[in-house]
Amino acid sequence: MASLTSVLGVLDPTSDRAVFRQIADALREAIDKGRFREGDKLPSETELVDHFGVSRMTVRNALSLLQQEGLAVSEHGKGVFVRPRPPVRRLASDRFARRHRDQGKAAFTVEAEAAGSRPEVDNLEVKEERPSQDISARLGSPRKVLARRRRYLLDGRPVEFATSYLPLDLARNTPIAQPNPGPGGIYARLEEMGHRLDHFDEEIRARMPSPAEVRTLQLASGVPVIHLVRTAYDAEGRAVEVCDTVMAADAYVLAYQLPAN
Amino acid sequence: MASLTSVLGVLDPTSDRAVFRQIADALREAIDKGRFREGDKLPSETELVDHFGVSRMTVRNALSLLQQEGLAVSEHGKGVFVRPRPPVRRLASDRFARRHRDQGKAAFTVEAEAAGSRPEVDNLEVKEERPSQDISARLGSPRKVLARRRRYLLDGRPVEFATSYLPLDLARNTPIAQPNPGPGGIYARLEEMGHRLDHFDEEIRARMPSPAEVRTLQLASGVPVIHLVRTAYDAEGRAVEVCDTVMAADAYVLAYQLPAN
DNA sequence: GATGCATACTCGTATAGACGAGTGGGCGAG
DNA sequence: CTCGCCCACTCGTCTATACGAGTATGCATC
Repeated sequence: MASLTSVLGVLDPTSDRAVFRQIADALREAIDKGRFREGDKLPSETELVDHFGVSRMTVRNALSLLQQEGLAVSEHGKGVFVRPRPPVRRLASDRFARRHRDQGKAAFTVEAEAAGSRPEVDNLEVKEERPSQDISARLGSPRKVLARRRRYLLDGRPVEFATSYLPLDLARNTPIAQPNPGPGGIYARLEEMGHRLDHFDEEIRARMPSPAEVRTLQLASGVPVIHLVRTAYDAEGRAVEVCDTVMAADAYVLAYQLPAN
Repeated sequence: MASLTSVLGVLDPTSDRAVFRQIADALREAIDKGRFREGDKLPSETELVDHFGVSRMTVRNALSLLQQEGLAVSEHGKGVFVRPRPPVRRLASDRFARRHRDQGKAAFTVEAEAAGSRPEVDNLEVKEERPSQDISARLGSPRKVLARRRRYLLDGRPVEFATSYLPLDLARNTPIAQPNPGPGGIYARLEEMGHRLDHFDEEIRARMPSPAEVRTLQLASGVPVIHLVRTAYDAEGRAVEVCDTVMAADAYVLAYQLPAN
């Protein structure tokens, strides 16, 4: 094993850059250069204290910076590790196209299995409720809505949490109100019920997760979420569904194809 | 002014939740309930130390949590403030449609002025260079590319940093290689040169910014970036441009419209 | 060999103190 | 009145120490 000095260098006492930033810089550079690779354990706090001749809080400050940047994750009792880049799931913009509506299985399941992953869906909850102001406005101000909540996991890891909202007058006493709406999902049911889908609007934001989202998606620190709100419109121009999705940003890349005309 | 106790409550000494998390919870709840509004100054570290009867590091730990969540920003010498939500810019998926190609001004400028903001573009750099592996692959492995870099600001605040790459054989000695490519931008020039644009592919990721990106976009801590890579294809199916854009996530919402068929 | 404990290592939490540096207000000198 | 300095308050950085809690390993015991 190379000495820490050859990997991390030393502090520049003449620099006006804060010591903990210099330490973070050294570690970041070492990671960038591949001296530490994904999943590798970084030197322990004690080792860094000894190497740089600073106090432990200073080292922790530096490591905390790297975690905020999403470069490292700490594991209690084990150490601090270079954050592994999980395989990303690519969401194509045509994933809800009619031609892709698979018989029998949900789009998520089909896609995941094709990619060699083990998909799961849990936290299934279907209930009637009063819509939030935002959801209400998007759906044309229904008094009540049907909410379908679920969480998606890949190989045991939560990656996405979604809620679909439908006007209650449209969804009550239909297969859509069942825990399992049947092959092709709720979009297939909507079309069977005469609501031929015309187009979807999607709005995409990125932000840091709330504490509740950190729990639900088991997010490491330094991982943002992608917040996607999709509204489905039928051929009459009525908004028939709003799907509010929060995704672990390190698990997804969204892909859209746009015409140039 | 209401007492701090009525706004923040007190610690629960029987709880096994870490003290700094309880303090963060109290502040977060007060912010959520509107007791502190956007831009408001939170109690100073000293006030929180006195109120909760803990050490300063514990309070700083709590405040640091809120900053990581993007809820607060600290200003040296002034205090810690509830992070103001800047107005978001909505990017519609048809913003590059041919019909929107404005004569004379860049899309960014037109749109910003319509929204009542003062747009600026700086850091203009146009140079020839060897493409990165990723860019090269997307453009069909050209030996060299023309790179056009610029930064966009709204009302003096940097919001976006973008680089366009074009195969050099296509762009050399054309208006595209000029600092100002003329009305309608490089897409108009490409079409004039016989590359009728057919469609765009866009890939969207969200992640925490690198230190360099924090500087360029003057990002507060707790603000992720949206990384958008757009590839433009002409009617022959050739990739004629790749635009790599890094946006301050708190300044943007991306909107796409998708057909359902 | 399997079990279980002791131990040494890891990071997590918290205290107490010190000094530095940016901000803004007040006050006195000119 | 204006300028400039001082001071009080803010957060930023750093040290030193202590104990708690999770993890892994090895060794003694059964």
